[in-house]
Amino acid sequence: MSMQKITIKKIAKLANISTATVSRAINNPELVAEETRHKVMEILHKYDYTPNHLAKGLVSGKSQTLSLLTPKEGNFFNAFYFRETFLGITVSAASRGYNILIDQSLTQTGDIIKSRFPVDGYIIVSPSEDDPFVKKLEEKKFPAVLVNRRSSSLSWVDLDNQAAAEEAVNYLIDQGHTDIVAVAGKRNVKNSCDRLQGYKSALKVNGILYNEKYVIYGDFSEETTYIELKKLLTKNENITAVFAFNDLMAIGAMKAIRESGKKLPRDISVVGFDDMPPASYMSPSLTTIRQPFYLMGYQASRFLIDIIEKKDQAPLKREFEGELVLRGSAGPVLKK
Amino acid sequence: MSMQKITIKKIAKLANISTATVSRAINNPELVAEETRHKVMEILHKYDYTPNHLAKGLVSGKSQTLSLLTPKEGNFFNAFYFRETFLGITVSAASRGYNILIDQSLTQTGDIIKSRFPVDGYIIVSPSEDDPFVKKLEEKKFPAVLVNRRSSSLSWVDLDNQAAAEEAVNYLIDQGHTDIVAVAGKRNVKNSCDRLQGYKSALKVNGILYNEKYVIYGDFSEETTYIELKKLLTKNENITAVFAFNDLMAIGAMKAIRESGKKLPRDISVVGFDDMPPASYMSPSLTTIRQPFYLMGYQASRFLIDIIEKKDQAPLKREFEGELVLRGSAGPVLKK
DNA sequence: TATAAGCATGTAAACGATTACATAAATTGG
DNA sequence: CCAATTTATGTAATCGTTTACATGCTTATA
Repeated sequence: MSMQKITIKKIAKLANISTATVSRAINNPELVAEETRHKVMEILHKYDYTPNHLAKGLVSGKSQTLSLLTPKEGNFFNAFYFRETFLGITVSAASRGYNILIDQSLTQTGDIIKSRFPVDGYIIVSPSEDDPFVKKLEEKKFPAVLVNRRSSSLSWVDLDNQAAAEEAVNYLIDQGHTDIVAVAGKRNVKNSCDRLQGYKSALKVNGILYNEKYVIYGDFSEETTYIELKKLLTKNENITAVFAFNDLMAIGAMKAIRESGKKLPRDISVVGFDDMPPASYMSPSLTTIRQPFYLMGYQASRFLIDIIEKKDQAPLKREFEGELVLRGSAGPVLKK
Repeated sequence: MSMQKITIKKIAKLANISTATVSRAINNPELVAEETRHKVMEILHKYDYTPNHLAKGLVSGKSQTLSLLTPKEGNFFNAFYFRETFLGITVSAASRGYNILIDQSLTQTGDIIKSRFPVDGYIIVSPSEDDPFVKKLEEKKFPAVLVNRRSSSLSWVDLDNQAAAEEAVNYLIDQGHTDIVAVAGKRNVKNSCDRLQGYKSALKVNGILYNEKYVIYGDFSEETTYIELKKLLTKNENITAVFAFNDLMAIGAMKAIRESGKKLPRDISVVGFDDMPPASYMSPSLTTIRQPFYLMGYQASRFLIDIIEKKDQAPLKREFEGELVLRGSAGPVLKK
């Protein structure tokens, strides 16, 4: 029935020694006589013994487990980038002997937690700016790493959004574009603000005047972008490029452009952000900024484990660079 | 420092009662006097007490945790459907108060496990036919549910692959197609065999002769499909439809068709399998079989928890139906 | 009024490991 | 050869809970 019947006590009885010696044979072999150790190991193997992590954790105060917290509203779980980030986190944790615990009851609502594993640390993906649980962790200085958000007192990994946006816009300018629409997200979202900052500074560096009318505040959705951009295009014939702050909005933009009777990318270029899986399969394929999701997840685990094992002092911080992936949706502006 | 300092013992001391009474106040309130219970609850709340799951698990023998095992070779983690399956599993588990543990060290290699949480059950996604760990679970009758594989002694959830394939091929036949290529996966893979069976039976029911030459054994990859189908198309001018056993191979097929100078779907129709995210964004968008990944994950958790809590006896089995999603890559055959 | 039943609480063992401390045997050194 | 040190092992407490059993008190029953 149970797979977890063989305890250290039984092993001890079988070997005619104390549990302490068995424990030592396993964890501190150098403290045990060659002969005894051999006998123990043999029995251990024969009975397929596996230590009980619960008991171990109880006495050591460490559970070798990291909690992965994700926003409830599906931003993360529903996001295409979930897989990559998640993979990075788990692979990195596994290589250091840590388990990942998914605790859906504990999300950014900050509810009082009913029952919880005493995990060694938290990885929190895309928490909101005022997440109460993050605040709690900041106060208590409990081991934690934020992904996709920053904090002065907690560790984090995040993209350099401004630089990435700057790169995208620079590319468009290099291709001869000057009338570039920015499709931003919601006004108060940090990521979006940073990317807008990058957009602005690229324009400035290249001596192009910032035009407020060329900024659409979408809600990160395909639909809103489609509606808003379509309006904008009818009013402004000069527009030759669109930089959307995520790929979904880029898709909405492409739809609007097509329905306005323009050709992609001949008349209007589009650059997205994220490089989600469909990006390379669309037609034209989408030029976009790729985020190193896997690496960010991997690094997050590493940071957290380093902190837990005191190999490093919190807070650890790391900014990743986005990479502009050139595909078919953006090209040079046509001379008139 | 630690967020887990307040123990039941301290609460007991503060309330001037025994730990037993505190425990009862929490878990069996009806056994405790109104007044005492109130006092305890107050202190509990004031000190933000959260029970230690490790200790609880140790004494109860249950950890309220399910282990999610996934093939090491990235079949699962790298698969686009990971997100949905995973989401279903975790949401369902959370609603019943269970945690999900990701233990990357324990995969289908069947290695001896060094240290492991005594989880209450296992959800194993896409294990190979001869996975030794699955075999072990089958012998020990330990609570477990397989996803995307079947077993006579363990519970499972899986797609009715044959029926789904039959539906796809029936659709093509209804559109007038008779010369339909099947792009199968590797020969020994169960899923692939079942789908091929569905392909054959649809032909048979509709009185179309099965032609061995119309079956390509790919390796589930885009590239191989592209190469093999291109060869086949040059030899057989009659082919008007292709049914690929996954979307990736469908993409390879589309490429081959285009390069053979044919138009999609006018000259040749393509139907895929899986409905991966890019499917709806391609052009033409891909007609394909959608698998209810979310539901399958959800059901897997439910089964497992029912078994653990003895609400049901193993093995529980459930076959899900695929859904044919009509899009732009397949249409009626043109009359000559 | 004695006895049984019911209620509220306490005592202490148990879950499966680790580890400080104690002890006994073996080895070393002067 | 005896004291000091080292080595191997055992004893028992501990981690934070739960729970069987015991205890004492109140209330109902005959």
